[in-house]
Amino acid sequence: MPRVIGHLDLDYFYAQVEEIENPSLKTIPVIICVYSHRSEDSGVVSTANYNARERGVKSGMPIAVAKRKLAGIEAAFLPVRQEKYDQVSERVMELVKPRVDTLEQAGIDEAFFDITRVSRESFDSATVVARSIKQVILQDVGLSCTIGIAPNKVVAKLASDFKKPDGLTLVKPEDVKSFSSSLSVDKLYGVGTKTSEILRGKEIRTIGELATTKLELLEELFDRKLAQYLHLSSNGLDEEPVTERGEAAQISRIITLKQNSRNAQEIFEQLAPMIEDVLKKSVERRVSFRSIAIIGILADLSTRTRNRTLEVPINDLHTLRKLVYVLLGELLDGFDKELRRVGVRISGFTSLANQGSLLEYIKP
DNA sequence: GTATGCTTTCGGC
DNA sequence: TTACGGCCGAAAGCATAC
Repeated sequence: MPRVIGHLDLDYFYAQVEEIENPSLKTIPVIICVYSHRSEDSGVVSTANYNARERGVKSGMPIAVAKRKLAGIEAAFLPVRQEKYDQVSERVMELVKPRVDTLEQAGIDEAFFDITRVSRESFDSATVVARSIKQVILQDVGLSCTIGIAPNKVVAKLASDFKKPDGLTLVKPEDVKSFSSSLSVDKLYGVGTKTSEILRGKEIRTIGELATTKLELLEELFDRKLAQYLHLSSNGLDEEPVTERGEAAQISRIITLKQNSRNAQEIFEQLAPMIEDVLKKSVERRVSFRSIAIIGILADLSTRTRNRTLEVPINDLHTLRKLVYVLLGELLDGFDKELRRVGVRISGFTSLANQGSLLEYIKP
């Protein structure tokens, strides 16, 4: 069955939200920063507006590097305001929902949507739908966005990446091959630095080159599942359905320590408010949880975790604190380097809202 | 052998 | 020349149950 699938991307989202609130920012580089509070300017760039990008500022770049690139230029380095962006994102998604068959939020600033029915399988009417989505987001929230329309999710994402910001790209079924073949393999969803490096080793640089690579060769390079995926998606084939996502399956908080340490007391002091944070979020969601994990990032930036899954869900601070402390001890036992960052994560949620009597637990 | 559940790591945004 | 966050979901790897 042919489908009409879209991918929506909110342009330079965090920075654009700040521009809307303070329009004088529109003429200068805007850099949204995650400060780690270790030292002046420690941390990374979360998002930058296009003015900053044109000057070489990129997501994930250390803030100090961005400052160097913008030396002598008037620019706004702003701290992330996550709650604000969460609210704006929610407003946008609520605007889009009634205009599509199915909406799958795939991050704070992007979503896939299926408009097969609402567009009656026609790419011409899909254009109308996409324009109306762009228009309503601009009108009601003030945000520009980019949309890609294609026969499936993988190509829709390639399409939205093709022209931005404020783009609208349609790739009809008959154009999928010609559209994607010249694009770099790392544009393909699921292909990051690791996969693309392995491919480059075999002189496979474009999606077209990947498309004509024998499946047998891919299976020598990757495990079966990834090989199959690369083979199909590079040929423009993808059957992944657009499915609504419920609430997050895990809640976590992570921070950078004031200084590297492997002193449990010192680390736990900084962990304590985060334990309260995740618990607070679980209370707001009216859930208890069975799994508790501690996350550590070592001085060499490698990651270690320790997890505990309980028989019975909990939702009290005392038990959570104790478990995290135990897990912290176990984590530190696993290596002898210092910790740089530390976090806590809960998952395995059970709703408390419409929970019946306790008898449910002991029924056969 | 297959299904299922838990722990850990990986990688996208 | 280096510099370096805070989330999330997916999947790998492993153990156990059937």
